[in-house]
Amino acid sequence: MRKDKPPSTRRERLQERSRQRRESQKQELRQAILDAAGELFLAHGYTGFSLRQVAEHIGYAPGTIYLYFEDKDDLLFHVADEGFRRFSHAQQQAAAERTHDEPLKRIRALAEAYVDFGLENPAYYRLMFIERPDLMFRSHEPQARAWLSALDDYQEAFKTAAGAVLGESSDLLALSDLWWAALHGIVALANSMPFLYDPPRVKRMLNTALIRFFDQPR
Amino acid sequence: MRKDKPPSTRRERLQERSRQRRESQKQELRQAILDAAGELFLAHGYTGFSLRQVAEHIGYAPGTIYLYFEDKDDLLFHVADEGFRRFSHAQQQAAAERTHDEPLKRIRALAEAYVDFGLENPAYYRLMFIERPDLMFRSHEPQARAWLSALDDYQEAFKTAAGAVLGESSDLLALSDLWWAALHGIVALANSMPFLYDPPRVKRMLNTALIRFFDQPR
Amino acid sequence: MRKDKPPSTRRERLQERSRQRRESQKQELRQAILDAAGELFLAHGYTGFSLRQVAEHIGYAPGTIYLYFEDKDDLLFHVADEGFRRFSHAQQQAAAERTHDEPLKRIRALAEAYVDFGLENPAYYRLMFIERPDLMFRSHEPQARAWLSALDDYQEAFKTAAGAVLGESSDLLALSDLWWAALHGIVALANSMPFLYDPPRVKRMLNTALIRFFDQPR
Amino acid sequence: MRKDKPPSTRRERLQERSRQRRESQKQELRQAILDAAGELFLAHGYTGFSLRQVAEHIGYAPGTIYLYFEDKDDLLFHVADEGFRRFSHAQQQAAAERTHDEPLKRIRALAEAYVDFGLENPAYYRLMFIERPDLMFRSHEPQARAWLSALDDYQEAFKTAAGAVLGESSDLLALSDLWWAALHGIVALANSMPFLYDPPRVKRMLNTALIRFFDQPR
DNA sequence: CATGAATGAGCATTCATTCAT
DNA sequence: TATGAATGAATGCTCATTCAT
Repeated sequence: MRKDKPPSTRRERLQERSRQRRESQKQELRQAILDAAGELFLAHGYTGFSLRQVAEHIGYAPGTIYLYFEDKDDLLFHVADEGFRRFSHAQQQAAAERTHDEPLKRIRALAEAYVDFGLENPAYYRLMFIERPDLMFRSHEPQARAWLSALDDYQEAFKTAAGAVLGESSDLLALSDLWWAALHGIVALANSMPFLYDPPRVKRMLNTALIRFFDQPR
Repeated sequence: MRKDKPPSTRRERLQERSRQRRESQKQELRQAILDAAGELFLAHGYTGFSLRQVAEHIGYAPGTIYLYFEDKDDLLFHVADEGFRRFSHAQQQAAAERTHDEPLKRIRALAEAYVDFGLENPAYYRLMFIERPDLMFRSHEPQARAWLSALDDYQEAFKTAAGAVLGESSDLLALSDLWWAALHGIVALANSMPFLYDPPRVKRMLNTALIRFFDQPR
Repeated sequence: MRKDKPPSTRRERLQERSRQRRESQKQELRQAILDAAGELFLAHGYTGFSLRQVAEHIGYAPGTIYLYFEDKDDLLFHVADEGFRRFSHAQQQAAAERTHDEPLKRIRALAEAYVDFGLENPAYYRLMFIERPDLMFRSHEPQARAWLSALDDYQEAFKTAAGAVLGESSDLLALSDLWWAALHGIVALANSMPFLYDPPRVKRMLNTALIRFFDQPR
Repeated sequence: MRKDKPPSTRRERLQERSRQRRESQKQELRQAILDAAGELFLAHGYTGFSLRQVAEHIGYAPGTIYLYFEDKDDLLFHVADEGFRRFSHAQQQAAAERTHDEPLKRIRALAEAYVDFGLENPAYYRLMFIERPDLMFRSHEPQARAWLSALDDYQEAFKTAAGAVLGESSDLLALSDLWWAALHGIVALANSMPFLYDPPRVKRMLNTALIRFFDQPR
């Protein structure tokens, strides 16, 4: 029966403000846990990632984490969700960037955003697409399916572009699968062997891919 | 290559024989450990792989493993070495298959062998190229560099093929990098999301890649 | 029984009324906690019974319980008290049922009520008479002694019945002790091994006991 | 292929002796764990009984217990088994005591042994027959069924004694059930409220029970 | 060479309890 | 009065590793 009316008495206002402060503090800690988790995940990998360490990292007792997340898997789950959101956001951003819907430019924008995301968020990328792809399917966030729907996106783009630059008779599904695999391969190499594949080299790979697949030098 | 002078007295000869026998027994057990480790690694993955289980699997005490390997990481290290050997062998097999050195056929053979290896040895592939690529560099086995040298191979092949099918002015390093990334991407997808990418789909991706990269009249 | 002078001014009267309201609310919540505790104790037994669950069950914060009870043991203590009240009530009900004071009928009524209580309130029975009989003595509730006084009751009944059905020279204390032990044994068996001693079997045991002890077939 | 022949060389003899010593040490520790477990079970009850405490009690690390028992339940399981063995032994001892098979004397001996066992092994009794009667059924030890088969024993005894001292038409199953319940009740009371039911009082109860059930001319 | 008993540190998780607000 | 965030200790359990024998 909590009233939705804005609080009016002084006391109520104070309480409300206090509640909000606490709420925001709570959100902050929650975020701190998520951040620490992501960080540690990147540093020690899936195996060497423990709730204790997360707790210690943020200076709280181990039990505290259970006030914000159900269990270890739930935490990982939400780390992934955050990643899904960021990934989805980055892709949408890229798609929106070019108002015209020239398919090739759209594809280039998406691809660049994809690779950039991978380079800038190695822990997320690794968790979401390498280590625990199952989370993609277990998540309730619609954005978790961004990766899968991106594949559809590409397929569509390929279809549109088919007549123009691609061979007419191509197996479009296989082609977008391959395109996808190439993108994933580029990022995965950069993720697993960053010492070997530095950003410039990665960028050049992407560029070559765009040329090779769409005859589209920058 | 330590080479003590050959033993001469009867006693010395006996000792030597016993030493050899023990040596070979020692090697046998060492191999048994490696085999069991590989098997368990395959079965339970990087996370669920414990020395105790390895020991139990071969019917020896946990401590025994430390007589053959420094620690868990060292064992993993040598498991990877076995993987490197197998990988290297598979690639060489493929290269040797076609006596003629028609570059495109050679490339196709190598690529198919690569993907097949990835599909057939998911645990090794994951350990060597996804989870612990550092082992590739720490290993003393020359085969550990097979992956890296394969890249050179491709580069060579691309160079040879350049005039014929590829654009003359192409950035060949970037192109073979990309080719490499595509292969890795294909296998990595299959490895991380086998439920999504079943063998036929994977094979079709590879085929499309071969067409896209080599068989297409420009 | 603290009794401050009755309030007289309007303000005091208002305060008093508010105090009473709060008092009754307080009692309500207290009772709610007790109820929830009893319920959970019944459901999960002595082991699986936690303050957090009680709190969650009534929709309050865990800390709140500490406003009404000193600690977990204190809560359990008062849960037991509720059990004592129910037990005492059941026994009194049974005693009152027959207005005539024919001792044998009285004994039968009491015994049946006893066993019924045990069957219907296994968690209470277990807490009060098996797991934590110490609470019986620590309680300030007079009813907590119902179990003990029931023993006296029986002793009295035996004494009265002595001449009639029991051997004259019997050791009456030992006899009522035994009778008591038989009753407890019947209920304890039913409590610990309900899969073995189902209600009909239990009832038959009780009946046989009545016959054996008082020559009183139903 | 271990040879069953007795060892002959000096070295083998030494090894054998060492093995035996270690074996017996192992058994000792195992027994020490069992003992400590029983002790702690008695002291802190089913709830407050932890592997850590057992470990600390015997001065070993917690993990050590897992070298001797699979898990907590397995330990409890074997504690119970030890109890079953002792209980069964005590009963058999009692049965054997009187060579003549005069049924009443036999019953008295069994009953006395039963109560004595309960008084002398309160922790075992509580674990086996009050707290975890399920272990009785899960155990592989045949003795675990001693309790159940004792019931059969009594039934048999009652049947034999029927003509002599019991009413001809009695419901024998119910009667032995009741007898059983009385015994259990006596011990359970002593177990739960030792401060109330001291050994002499308990003995008197048993005695009265024997008289009431068997020695009374009808 | 091999054992295998034992360790100690680590893990995820739960809980009774406290206390500033 | 009630909150609810946080604690710290405890629990069962697993593991890599050591070492006397």
